[in-house]
Amino acid sequence: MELSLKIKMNEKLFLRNPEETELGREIILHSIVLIHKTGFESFTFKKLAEKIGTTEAGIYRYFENKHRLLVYIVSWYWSWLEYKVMVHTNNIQAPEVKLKLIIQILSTQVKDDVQTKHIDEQLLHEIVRMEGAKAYLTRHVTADNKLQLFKPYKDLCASIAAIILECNPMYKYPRSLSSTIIEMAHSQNFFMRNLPSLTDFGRIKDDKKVIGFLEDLVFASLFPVKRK
Amino acid sequence: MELSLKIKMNEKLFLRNPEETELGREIILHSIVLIHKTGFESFTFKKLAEKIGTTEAGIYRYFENKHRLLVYIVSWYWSWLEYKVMVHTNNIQAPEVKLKLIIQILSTQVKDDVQTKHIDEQLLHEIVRMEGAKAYLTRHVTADNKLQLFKPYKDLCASIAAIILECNPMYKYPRSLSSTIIEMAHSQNFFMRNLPSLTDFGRIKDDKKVIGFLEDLVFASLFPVKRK
DNA sequence: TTGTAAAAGATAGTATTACTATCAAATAAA
DNA sequence: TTTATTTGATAGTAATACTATCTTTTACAA
Repeated sequence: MELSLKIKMNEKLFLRNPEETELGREIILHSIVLIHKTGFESFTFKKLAEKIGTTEAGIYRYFENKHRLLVYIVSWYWSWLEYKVMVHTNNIQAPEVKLKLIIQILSTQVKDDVQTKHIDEQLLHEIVRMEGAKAYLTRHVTADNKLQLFKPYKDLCASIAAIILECNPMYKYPRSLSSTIIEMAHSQNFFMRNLPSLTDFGRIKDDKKVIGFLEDLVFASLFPVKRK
Repeated sequence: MELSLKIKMNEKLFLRNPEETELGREIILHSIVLIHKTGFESFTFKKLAEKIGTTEAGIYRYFENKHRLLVYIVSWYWSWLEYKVMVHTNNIQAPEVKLKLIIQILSTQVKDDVQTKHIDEQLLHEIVRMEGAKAYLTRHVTADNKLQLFKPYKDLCASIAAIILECNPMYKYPRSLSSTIIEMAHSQNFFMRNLPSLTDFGRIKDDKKVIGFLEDLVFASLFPVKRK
């Protein structure tokens, strides 16, 4: 049985749905490769067009500009992550176990997922680590937010917050803790690799270190009593 | 008695020291105003030049490009913050009190500091909240880091980490907790104002909310025993 | 006072970026 | 087979991110 995963994206993110045409899928596939290789700043529609053998104008038919394309792929990532979290925590009862699993999923280098042919999740995960924040760190956050462009991120945040509340219904900051986990899973990892003195993980570059830190942080906050 | 604060900046940050000339100080002053007003993306040397009545070429004599200028002003901010933290925690013995004060300083809207004439710290604080991460979120982090461009940030992180260890010498992640405090003081505040559903603070826009969250997070981690 | 160096001003020019517009060819759907 | 949709090809524009050069002003020292 061959399964394929299709995530419904907010229509405001694109001018023409890239999922629906061959060229569209090429744009997604290669924009991920290119942004991963050279970084978002030096990524241009011209370079992308050359890479996939089309023209700049061709890409502008799908995306208004490169920032929207970034928001698109980052949003796709958050939706995919929420799906992944859902699948992995599905049959688990204990919210603490769920939360640990989530921290693991957020922090760990992903393997490319066979369910989606034209998206390399591993590259995408690395892109989100470095460029993810640029999706919302703009002067037009509020406008973009009104268009619901950040819904996947907010949904993921909300679903983790719900599990946090299951762990401790009295905890006062479920959503802030949730966004802290998400942000830190990425930026502590980025620091570990690029500015290691901002962490306690040296240059070991082991995802498990970040997981250890986050588990300590989260469970100390949720259960402020002496643990074994 | 009139005091004036002068922070010695890393020489790699500029081509010509902006502190030393009138034009240089104008560049710093107005780049802060402009970036604050329109955001880093749409900030250009041309606009800046027009604003201060000089030419593009004039600004390029001081800074290699606009990213270096951003790193300059952000670094200045971190140095200034470390100085501020130092002054405010100077005569305090209890490390817990110090830490609370630091969280407060990091999270609170600053008032423009009279000690520096040509820098508006309040605007700068707001810039760092939105644009600060862009200083290091680039493909050339490693190269920039080798030039020590991020030293002020790392120094601040280290000095907070030292106080964390004073609170609990057994705590395993002083530096990661320190960078988490710094990052979250800024991004929870950004979220509160722009993407409020990522926080538990509604649209109240009160710095104290962020402080409450961070204190809870930090002290739960440092003292994993039942508190009053 | 004059000579000299450093800084700033004025102007020009280039390659690239971020688009928009137009028209023809190919393809798909009715 | 007609018609609409999608792509390809080409052109063009305003703005960006620089670099270069030459002149004037200012500063400071002999």
